Amino acid sequence: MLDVAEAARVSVATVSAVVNGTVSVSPQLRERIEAAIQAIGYKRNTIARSLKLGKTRTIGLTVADITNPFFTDVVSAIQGVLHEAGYAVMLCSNDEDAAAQLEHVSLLLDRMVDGLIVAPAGDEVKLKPVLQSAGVPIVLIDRVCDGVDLDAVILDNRRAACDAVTYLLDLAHRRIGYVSGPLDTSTGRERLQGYRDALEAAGVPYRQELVRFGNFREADAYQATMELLAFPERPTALFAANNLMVIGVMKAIRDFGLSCPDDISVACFDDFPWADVFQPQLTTVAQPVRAIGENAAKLLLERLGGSEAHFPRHLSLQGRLVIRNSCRPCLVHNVL
Amino acid sequence: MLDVAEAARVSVATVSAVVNGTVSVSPQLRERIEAAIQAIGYKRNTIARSLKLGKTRTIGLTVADITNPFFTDVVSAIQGVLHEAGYAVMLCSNDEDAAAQLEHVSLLLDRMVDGLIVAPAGDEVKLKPVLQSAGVPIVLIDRVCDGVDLDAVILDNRRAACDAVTYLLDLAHRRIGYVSGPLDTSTGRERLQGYRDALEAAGVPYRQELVRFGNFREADAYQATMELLAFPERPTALFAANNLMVIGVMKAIRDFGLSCPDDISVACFDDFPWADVFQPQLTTVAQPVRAIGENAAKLLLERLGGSEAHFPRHLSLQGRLVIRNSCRPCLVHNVL
DNA sequence: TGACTCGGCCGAAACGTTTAGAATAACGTC
DNA sequence: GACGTTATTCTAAACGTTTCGGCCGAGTCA
Repeated sequence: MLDVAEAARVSVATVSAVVNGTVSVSPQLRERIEAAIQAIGYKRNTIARSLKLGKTRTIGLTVADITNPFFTDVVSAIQGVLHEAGYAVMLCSNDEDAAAQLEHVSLLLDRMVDGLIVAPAGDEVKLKPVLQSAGVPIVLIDRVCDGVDLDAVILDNRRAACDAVTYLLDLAHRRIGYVSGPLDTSTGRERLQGYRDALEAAGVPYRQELVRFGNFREADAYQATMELLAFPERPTALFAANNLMVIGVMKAIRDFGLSCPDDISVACFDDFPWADVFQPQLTTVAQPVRAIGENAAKLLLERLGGSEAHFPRHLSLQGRLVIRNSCRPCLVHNVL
Repeated sequence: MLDVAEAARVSVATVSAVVNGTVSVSPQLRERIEAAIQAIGYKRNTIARSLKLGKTRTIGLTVADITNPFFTDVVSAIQGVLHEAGYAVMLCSNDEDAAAQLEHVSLLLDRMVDGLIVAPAGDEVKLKPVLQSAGVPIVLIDRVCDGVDLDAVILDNRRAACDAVTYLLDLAHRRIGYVSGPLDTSTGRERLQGYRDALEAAGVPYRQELVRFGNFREADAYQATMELLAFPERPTALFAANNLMVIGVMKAIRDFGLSCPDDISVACFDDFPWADVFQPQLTTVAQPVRAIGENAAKLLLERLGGSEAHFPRHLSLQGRLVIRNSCRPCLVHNVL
């Protein structure tokens, strides 16, 4: 910018004025300066600008698993609206690892991001103080963090899980295994609660041995399912807490020599683009992924826009049960 | 930092010295300063630091489609090694849209990233000058950009596609439709060339009407497949240029009232975690996704480390044909 | 003609670091 | 006791912007 000022024989203040269009500059000077900018190939230094302004026009985004199509779609939606608004996005993916996540949040905060969107991965107690003292607007997605009052957009997990399990119950299943996510995430807790709600509403007793926990990833789910299938009276239906886990479930079913839906029914959280062309076509709870991302980004932009006043807002969106052919009516007579 | 200096009754230079450990400071001063840092809760301002140092310890990453599991895995691997090395990652996903990509690269460069990893999406002519004048180390992944000599890590696409098509030919297929990617990407060109290589090696003439182009996404592939299936003598096998396209292919097959592999065989580029539990189990060309990402990140780190000297390096990794059950021997007698 | 206003432009002080070079103190050596 | 050496600390100048206040000259009005 100094070079430009020199070349155009004006002060840097004037150059800054034309670059930012802040104050009016006479046409001939503006022209001369613009010519100089072209000639020199000047690009303004965003770092210096950020230092002076105290804003980076960058927002940090941390998700639990970038490899998970759910997060992937959410990230994509977030990026769309944030880029539109002139913000860059710094992305971090911890592998459902709370310690890594903590580091990432610090890293992002260090980088002076203007705002943060985070999908908390487990271990809320450590995350809480960091988020609360962040000093920038934050919006939570997918999962909330107990006791920290921040903007959040989430799914109505309890209701959605309840719907799916109710569907299974309507098909006369009574021994419904549940491959659950971890209870240190709100999604894990809420979905389990939905499962229990459905059972209760149908008058079916909750049996602890029918639910197994894992960390929302394939390997854990495989293990969990193997255990579930090994019961003398094995479940006639299985419900998986997310998209990654259902793959583990299906692998376990196969390795156990069973077949879905002939021998066992399966439903899960999260939809797949390929779900209705491959067999069995999974019955799933579809989440409004793009809406989640877009709403989160918009909430953040509002905060960034200065509407500091209002209370934390929680947006709770509804899932949609997509019925395909991975569940069959239960034929065996269940003794509970 | 000024506050800390004041509180500890030293100069900012000394504070800087203990924060960075650059020069030795007497134990008692160090202690006093560290205490002051704790007391004040001082965090050094990365922006100011970057401005002074001319380094941001941030690297830019742009991929064609964050929604595509292939890129997702690559991104995950890249992040792993880059975070390990203390770098943050700024991610942009253009939706296979060359114009958006151009904007993203500028945005990243504006943000003064120390390096760039890019998976070029189409329209190389416009991208080329931008990359060449970037002034920071760049490594290309997945796709290269003709005529710009940068580090790159890619798959041996030609060979991999050839292997897959050869497999189809070995099953006696002669009318093999190809749902190709766009020819303004190196992957599009190379994979098509591999298809042609295989045909030629088998003495099967290349027939233009058997290949249809799309932009590596589902919708295009659906359309393309519909056209292919409408031929009076329809293909007995289909090869799809990537993971997203194969979904479109399968949907078209279903909507056309056909079934795979009974009526038509299908193979594709890119493997899926779920490929061997859902029917038909797709025969695919698996890419070493993590290796691609890790190598790209390492190449970049080397450059960042200052080894300015050497020539651009091209790493070409091998794909692996994973044979499952989506392809059957061709029974119909083909007249070509 | 003089006072006042106002649009355009500039000078210079920030923003929070890093770092070269100067200053100081402590200490050993001759 | 003067002097060189070394270890420690400080002063001050950058890095490239933005922006506040001031200055200048031209137009307006009495």
